[in-house]
Amino acid sequence: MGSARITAYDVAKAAGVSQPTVSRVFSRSASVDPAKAERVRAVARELGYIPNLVARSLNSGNSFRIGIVLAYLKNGFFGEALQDLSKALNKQGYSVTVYFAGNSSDEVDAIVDDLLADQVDGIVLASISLSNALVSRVRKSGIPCVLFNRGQSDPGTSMVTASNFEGGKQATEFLIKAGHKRIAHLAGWRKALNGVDRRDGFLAAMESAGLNPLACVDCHFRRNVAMEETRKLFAQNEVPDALFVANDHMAFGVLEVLREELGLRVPEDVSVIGYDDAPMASWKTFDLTTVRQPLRQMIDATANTLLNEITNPSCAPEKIEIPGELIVRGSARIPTGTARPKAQT
Amino acid sequence: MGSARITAYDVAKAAGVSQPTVSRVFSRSASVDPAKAERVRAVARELGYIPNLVARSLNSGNSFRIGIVLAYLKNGFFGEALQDLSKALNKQGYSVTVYFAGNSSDEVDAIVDDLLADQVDGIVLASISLSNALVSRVRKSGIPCVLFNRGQSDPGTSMVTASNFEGGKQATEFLIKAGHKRIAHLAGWRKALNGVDRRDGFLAAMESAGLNPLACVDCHFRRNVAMEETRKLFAQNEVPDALFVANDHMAFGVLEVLREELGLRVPEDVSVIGYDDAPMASWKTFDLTTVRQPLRQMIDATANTLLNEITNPSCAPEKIEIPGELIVRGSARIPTGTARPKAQT
DNA sequence: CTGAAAGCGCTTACAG
DNA sequence: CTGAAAGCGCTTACAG
Repeated sequence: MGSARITAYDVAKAAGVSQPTVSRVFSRSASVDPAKAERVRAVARELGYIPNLVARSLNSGNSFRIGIVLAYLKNGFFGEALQDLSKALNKQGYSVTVYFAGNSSDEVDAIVDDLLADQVDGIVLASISLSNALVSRVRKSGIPCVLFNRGQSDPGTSMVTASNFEGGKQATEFLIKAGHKRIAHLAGWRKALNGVDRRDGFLAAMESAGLNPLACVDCHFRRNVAMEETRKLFAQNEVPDALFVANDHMAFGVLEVLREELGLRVPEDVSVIGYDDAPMASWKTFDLTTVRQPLRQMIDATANTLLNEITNPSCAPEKIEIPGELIVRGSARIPTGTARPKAQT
Repeated sequence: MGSARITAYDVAKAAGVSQPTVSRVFSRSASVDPAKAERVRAVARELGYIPNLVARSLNSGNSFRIGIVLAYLKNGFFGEALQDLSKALNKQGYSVTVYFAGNSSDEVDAIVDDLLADQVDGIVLASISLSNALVSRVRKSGIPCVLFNRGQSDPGTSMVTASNFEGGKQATEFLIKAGHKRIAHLAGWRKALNGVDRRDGFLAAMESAGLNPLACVDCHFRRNVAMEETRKLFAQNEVPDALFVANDHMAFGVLEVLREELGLRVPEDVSVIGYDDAPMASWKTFDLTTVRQPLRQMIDATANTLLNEITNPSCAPEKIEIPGELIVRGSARIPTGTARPKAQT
């Protein structure tokens, strides 16, 4: 359709006003005579005029675009987060551009350059595996930024996380109360703060109860590693009677090994608790007791924090922790005296 | 922080050249004296100059941004598609902005307006549930567009799909060859062409074999509906000995009903074939025979088609169908004489 | 309330 | 190869 796009100038001519007046009508930046404004709008509608945001960006200094940096979307959690975050930001007039971070430092540098070149007004760093180099380069750029679900002890950057320490503690206490003594933890990744915090919560709960962890092994948040470690644990003399697994994705693999390979009954022979409350956790096939990540609240906090920093550049960085919630299902023994909640979906 | 961004003009002054020369160095649009170019680059690096893409967009007419419209990302397939597509387009110098389509026609209109306002150079419509109104509004805008994995008989718009008819036929023939007679199809959604095509492939294979479908019910691509329909099928007098399910997500639920609720063995009592080859299909828990969507090839075709339309606006719309592949696992009986392939992951 | 003017940071003919 | 000039489509003081 080679037809050139309609500009504010075209509308102005057709409506018998000046181009800045058209601009004022659409940017609601100043008052315009109501009748005239209505005429402008009518003409614009008829001509199919839509303000060019690129031009607006250039002189207003705001692009109304947010960059969100991710590592992968195969994990449904981040996909859902992206979707919700995007909707929340759209509602405030921002569009969301995605950037996928690789691992090499060249790629990381390239991403920061892209972010700067694209003139994004704000950045969300949403991947566990983002390097510190990226975070500090972004910080130096001066563009408002918040870390989403990513532990990173950069005091200058805002971040929103679930309270992983509390969640790990809660899950472990539940197992202890149910009478388990030989509890093992299949941990996340020692370089990812959320995994570390869950593990520390586990260790703290064990210590408070005067129990020694049967094991506590790093599984890199990877399903296959968790499955292999499970096999090893059950090849020992003293086998676990409960497993706390650092995320649901690994827990699904662990359940598979326990039931299909080792022929164990869950929770009669061994209790399993996961972390995240991924959609699949509620499937009968898994029926996984797990700590729910309060995604909605985390998204809202992320959007609000970022928008606040954009609006008010001098505000101090915020560290927001959203508490999780233990979702009790069938994969872990239920402490006596604890009312089994009605079906939680 | 507040320090104003370095512009081409700043670099020019520091390097002792004119601003357009700096522009030429970074846009490689014209030849520049090599020594001078090197000096400019050095100064730029030192000052931390990064060209402002917004300014470039405004007069070049290209934003180097692609809009991708999605309905949801909870389904891992689209998340992965988004990631791969984004990487492919990034490689060609485009950034990708995401737009989530709701259902109401107001929302659809708003998305088209956003796409236009943002001056995207191209659009990918990637959701089954996008209304025809959206497609035709996008088409009228004249912005290059390709439909990804979405049946939609708009002759004027390019589209890339898997060959769903062939896939449905292939899966059904596999069941027939294994000796099944009472085959039922749990279909996708009659308003989504990919579901319809899979169903038609099923019907065609049945007809060729002189078999009557035991059932063929619309499940809207929804897990819960598929589960409910499975219960109904097995409450009849004549129960199926094989099920072809229109996607893996539903098939996982179907397997759950068969095994956990009905106590049936798969594939001894009933064979199940899914569609998509979602990552979970290879898990031992499911071990699902399924038709693999050739995602990589579909992504490549989508990116290439779109870039081609952008570069060459007068080219005719393309309809590309990528053949699928039956991945044989343990959930369906294997026809005698068919070599069971080595473990497919 | 509203028009004429300048300018956002680039690219692109146009001369030289 | 390279500088001076115009312009992309808006917004924003500045007068009135």
